[in-house]
Formats: sequence, C-alpha cells, structure tokens
Amino acid sequence: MPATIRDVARASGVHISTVSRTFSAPHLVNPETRGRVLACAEELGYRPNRAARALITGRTHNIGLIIADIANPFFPPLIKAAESQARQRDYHVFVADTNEDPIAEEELVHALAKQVDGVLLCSPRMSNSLIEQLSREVPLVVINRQVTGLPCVTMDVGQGTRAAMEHLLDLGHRRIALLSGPRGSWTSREIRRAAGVAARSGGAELTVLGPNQPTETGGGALAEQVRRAGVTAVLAYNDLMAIGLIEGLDALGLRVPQDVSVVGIDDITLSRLTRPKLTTVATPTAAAGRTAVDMLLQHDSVAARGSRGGGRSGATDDRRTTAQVMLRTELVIRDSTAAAPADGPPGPDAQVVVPGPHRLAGPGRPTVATGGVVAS
Amino acid sequence: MPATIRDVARASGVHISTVSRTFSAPHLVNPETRGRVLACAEELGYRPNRAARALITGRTHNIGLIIADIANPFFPPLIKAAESQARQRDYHVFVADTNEDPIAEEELVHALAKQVDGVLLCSPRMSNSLIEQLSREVPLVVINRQVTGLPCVTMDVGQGTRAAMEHLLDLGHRRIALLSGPRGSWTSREIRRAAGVAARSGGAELTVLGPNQPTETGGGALAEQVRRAGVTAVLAYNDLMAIGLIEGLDALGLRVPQDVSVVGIDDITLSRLTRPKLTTVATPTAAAGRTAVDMLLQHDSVAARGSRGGGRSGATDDRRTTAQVMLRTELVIRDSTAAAPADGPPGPDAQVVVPGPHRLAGPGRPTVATGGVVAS
DNA sequence: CCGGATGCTGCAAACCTTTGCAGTTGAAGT
DNA sequence: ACTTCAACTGCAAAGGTTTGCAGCATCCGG
Repeated sequence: MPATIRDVARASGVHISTVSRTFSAPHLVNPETRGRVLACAEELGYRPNRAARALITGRTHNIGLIIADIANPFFPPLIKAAESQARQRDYHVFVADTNEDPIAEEELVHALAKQVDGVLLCSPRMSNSLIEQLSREVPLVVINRQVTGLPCVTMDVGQGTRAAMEHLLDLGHRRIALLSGPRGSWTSREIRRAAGVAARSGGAELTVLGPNQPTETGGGALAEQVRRAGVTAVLAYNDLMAIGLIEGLDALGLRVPQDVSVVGIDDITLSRLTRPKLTTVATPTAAAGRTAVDMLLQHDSVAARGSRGGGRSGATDDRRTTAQVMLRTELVIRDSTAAAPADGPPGPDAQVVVPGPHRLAGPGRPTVATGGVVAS
Repeated sequence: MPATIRDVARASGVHISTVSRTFSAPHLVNPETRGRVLACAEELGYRPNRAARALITGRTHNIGLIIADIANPFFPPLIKAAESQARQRDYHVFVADTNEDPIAEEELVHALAKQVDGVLLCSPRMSNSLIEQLSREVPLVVINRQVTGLPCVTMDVGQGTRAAMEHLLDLGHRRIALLSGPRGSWTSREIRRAAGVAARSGGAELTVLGPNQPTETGGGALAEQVRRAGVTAVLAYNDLMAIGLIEGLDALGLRVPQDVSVVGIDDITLSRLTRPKLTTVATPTAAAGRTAVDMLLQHDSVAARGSRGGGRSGATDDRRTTAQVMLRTELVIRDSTAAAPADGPPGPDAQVVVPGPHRLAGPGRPTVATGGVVAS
C-alpha cells in the first residue's frame, strides 16, 4: 500500500534512479524534473524506505542507546540530550532498557547491531572483555565506564567523591558509611576507591555497605545497617539510594541531617524536591549524552561500514582516535548535610528530637564546590 | 565484515535458502544439515540481518513508542512494561521523545513508519484528524486518548477525578482549583469535565487554571495564582505539578495540607517520597503499556503489511476490531489532603504558623478508594 | 517393477533503494 | 564543422534475505 520509489517514477515519467537522486542528491537533477518528482512524491505520500536504503548504503541513520534502567531519573536527561543531538544530524535514537541485566545487555547489542550505525552503551554491567568483543560487531561508545581502546565518556565521580568527602570531613564527620552500587558498575568502583583514599587521608573511618540495588528501595533497606554501623554521615552511590535511605532512617527515628548527614550522587531533579533537599554530586548527564552522540557520529561518518564496491578491504583495524572524555562534576550543598552531632553518633535507642527548620544553607542558590578535569 | 547468509552457506556447503530455512523454518531442514549450518553460523558469528528480512517479509519485529516527555516519571513504568511485553514476543521497542511538541510527534511517526510494524502513540498532543491520517501510514495504537476508529487504551481519569473531588468535598472543601495540563491533552479535558460535574453536584466552586506545562516548574509557577484564588484545595493535572505547587506554596508560607489540600494524578513513585506524601489518583501505567503492545501485535499479526505475491489486494479497510480499553484508576489518600481550615482560606497576608508534624493519616498502608470501569 | 508420496534441497524472483557507468542532449570553444 | 564539456538521465547490479516452485532421492504399497 505505501508508495515506493517506482510508483513515483511511473507517476512522474522518469526512471527510479532520478527519483532516488531527487532525494539523496538533488543537485544532480534538473530543477524542473525535480519539481515534478517532488510534486508526485508529495501527492502519493511517498517516503523513502530507510531499511532498503540501509541495505545498500550500510548506514541506517539510527543510533541505539542501551540503558540500565529508564525508571532511574538519572537517565532521562541523558536520553533527551542524546536524542536531540542525534536528531540535529538526522539520526534517530532507539532506546532500550536492560533492567540492570548484563545478559539482556548483550542480547540487545546483538539485536540492535544490524539496525543501527552505532550503539551508546550506558552504564554497562557486563564485563570489559565482552564489551570489547561486541565492539567488533558494531561501533560502540561507552558511557559511565572506561574501556581501553574504546571511545568512552565518563563523569569524574572520583573528584566528586573527593569533594563530598572533604565536605563531610569539614563538618567534623569521622565515621562515614559508603553505600555502594550494583555489581559490575564502574562508577561504583571509582567512588569506592576515591572515598577510601579521602577517608584515609582525612583520618576517618569508612564503612562500605554493598553491593546494592541502586534504587530507593535499595537505599531504604540499608537504614538499619547504617544505624548499626554507628556512622554520622553517609555517601550513597546515587541520589535514589540516598533518598531511600533518608526515608528509612526517618522510619527508624533518625533525623537527617541532625543525626546523620547524607550525600547523594547525580543531582537528579527529584533531589531538589525532597525534604530535606539533598546534598549531592552533580553529574553532567545531558552533556554526556550529547558528547557520546558526537563521538559516535564523528568516528562513524569517517568509516561507513559495508560500503559498496571496495569489497572487504582493510578498515578492520583503522586507527580511530578513540577519545576518552571525562566530564566535570560538582558538589551541590543543600540541606541533607550538617555538622556532626557533638555527642557522637546516636545509639539505637536515641531520642527523637523536635524537628527544627530543615534548611541550613539558606534558601538562595545552592553552594557549589567544584572539581574535576577534562582528560582525553 | 559481518558474516552474511551467503558466508554461512559457503561454509556449510549448502544453498543460502537452506540456511535461511534453518533459522526461519527449522522443521523443513534435515536435522543433520541443520546442525552443520548452525555450527557454521555460530562459528562465523552470523546473525540474520533483520533489515533485509523486513524488506521482504514486511515485518520488522520492531515497534515504535512515542512519548511526550521521558523525563516525566509518569512514563518510564509504561515504557518498561511495553518493552518487556514486546520482548516476550520477540519484538524490540524503539522509544522516541517529542518534548511535548506536536510537530516532532508527526515527524517521528513518519520517520518510524518504515522501520517498525506499528507505533504506540502515547499522550499525543496533535489533533485527532492528524492521528487518523497517520494511522493510514502505519498501524497505530493510541494511549491516553480516545480516537474513534483507532485502537486506544486510556485510564479512567474521569472516575479518578470524581473520587478525588468527592474526597475533597467530604473534607469540607468548597473552593477548589483545578490545574489543567498542556494544550492538546485529552486527559486534561477529561479531568476538567469530570471535575466540573463533581463540583457542581457537590455545591463547590471550581477555578480552572491553565493550560500549563505539566512539570514541577509548571506547578510551582501557579502558587501565586492559587493563593490569590483563595481556594482551600487544589487538584492538579499530574503529580509533578502537584509537587511543584506544594513547593511553591511552601515558599509563599502556605502549608500543605493545613492551609491548602493538594491532590495529584498518576501516583508516580516520587509521590511517596516527598513530604507531605501526596494524595493522588493512581493510574495503571504499566498495564497500559502492556495492553497497548498486545493490541498492536494482535491486530498486527493478523494483517501483515506488504506481504508478497498477493499484490495490492484489498486489506485496506479490513474490519479490525479496534478495541478501546479503559483501565481502572484508584484514589490513594496520603498526607497532602486534610479537612478544610475552619476559618476559611487564608488571605494573602496570612500568618505563617509553626510547622507541625506532617502526617495526618498515620504511617500505615495508604487508604484506597476505588473507582473506574473497564469498557470496550 | 511401477506410481506416488515424502522429505529435503536448490533455483530464482522479489523486496526497495543507491550508485558507477554510460548514454543523450545541447551549448560552448576552436 | 568538429571536438570538448557539462548537465542530466537511464541502465543494471548490488545489498541480504524469504519463499513458491521444481527437482531429486528414497521409501512405501501394490
């Protein structure tokens, strides 16, 4: 039923190749002819079949974006940024969700491989070696992970973590817990390493709890452990866990930030809406999405796969630049952190105090401490 | 570089058609041969090219999902449900975000049309007539809107709104504001209609504010207007606006629910995390996603487009069942609603009172009032 | 020993488009 | 008038797959 290039050719009395060129290389066809073809195409509602085009050009003009969990508010800004960046270059983004499942991740790459020109692998949970292997099947850009030999864009969570720890240390905290993230997360490992170093050099004791589901539920489930650990401050793998933890602590009668300070990572919009507002490390997710698309498309436009004629000639180990970009992070101080309680960490049977005003840092612009570098 | 069906054929010493059948109709090929082919395919890392297959079968095994705004937490559960339902039937979902832009919506449908077997149009902002027109280009299932002649799945927000209004009326509210949603939203119209009826029959005065951006920002911006309207209760188009409004009211010194009661719609997970926890109308978003996929695939498997041989024969106005499904909604009562203040609505210069404990309804399971019907 | 059924495989067309090459036309240059 | 050139257009192959049809053995019943 849908009109094909042949229908348009018939209707406008030209050969199909002329119709094709009318769309893909307009300057090669007589303006008059072009007008007629265009009119007929419009009339018939013709739209070029991208799949058929892809078959011969080797370029689908689609990008795959594989995400661990769309429901995690960390990702949508990244998705939107990637999408709009791609659309500007006449590419479409196909988003797929893996539910934090490494197996689904691999399957998805395979399934997407032939329908897209490249895949953005966001917060992968699978192994580096598998990623490298998959990258031979389809161009890959990895987000939130460093894989040697592959283009990557990461956030400098190391620096962010350092800033957060220093903030906590400045407030007098010496017993700090770290809520780590899901198994397989590169970010989680980075955070842990940086937190460990900062704690040691600050003379603080760091208790690592995890790995955990990176959700509110995952954070909330740790409240009891946090209390038992007797810490005065907590750094969470992400905001969702931090918020869940605050809920959980609240249920246990522990107030944030009076009894326990909590710092998240990501600065999702939600973190501005909870009470207390969350102190957190802001990660430039939108920028990451844009950058990843740029990296993919740049290296992609150079070497179109499956080009015709040339026939299996080289190009298998082209020395692409494989840039590795690391984006700055920022500590955003809000209301979930405060000076360590003078009387030390509250015991399991601590009294619940009358809630005071939440805000410590005033209602103005959030205080910002900056860090991070741009590497290559 | 990627292995094709021809490579496998060569390697296993059979014709390409046999390789093809090994994958698409295994029972037609000798088990021994099949084994050999499979082995070679595995060896070469062959994966059938879905695009090429689509060219001839007319089925891509992809479905498109067009969403107004991925960053709105209302949608991710729907997306995930649709995705997992689709994956169970060996389909992939391509998600696209329109940024609430009707133009982008139309373009996206066109762009997706040839690469998917059908499109799920979620919360469309464009006109019904345009939707009908597009549905001739690619099978469509509409979510959150009723379009005659097209398969639709909607939430019974009318009933939900009724329940919310009754809840408010029961609490003694007689001056109520309605924060409407974005222009072009079917849901917003439904809510407005139902709220109008309920207000009239309950002897309450309803002030409609809008249309608005369906975001926290959109809600927050209305705080001043809400105060000036002198209402004691507000029903918002969605939770995000409700939460934004609560923030805004807070900044104005108005307490929720003591001074003003606020009800949202959607029951996004966020609504359980804010303080006060939001009273809201729960909409079955995941069920909607699943149902929509089912409806698309069912009607899709019956009439495969572009089948070979038959040649332009009929099937243009097949009497498909075009089911219209409406899903139940539920009022979930939490902490953002309370009895109307005895002394009437506070004026613009009301005193700020000392904050009391937020929870009124106790920390147990949320009270649930149910409503809604399943139509067809 | 023959007719036919059965089970498997090969052949080739078709899906829709792009693109190198060659052909046509007309104008410009010499 | 003849070549050269440019501008345009047609031809046909190619890309990877599916599938109706036909061919070939083999096996069974008679």
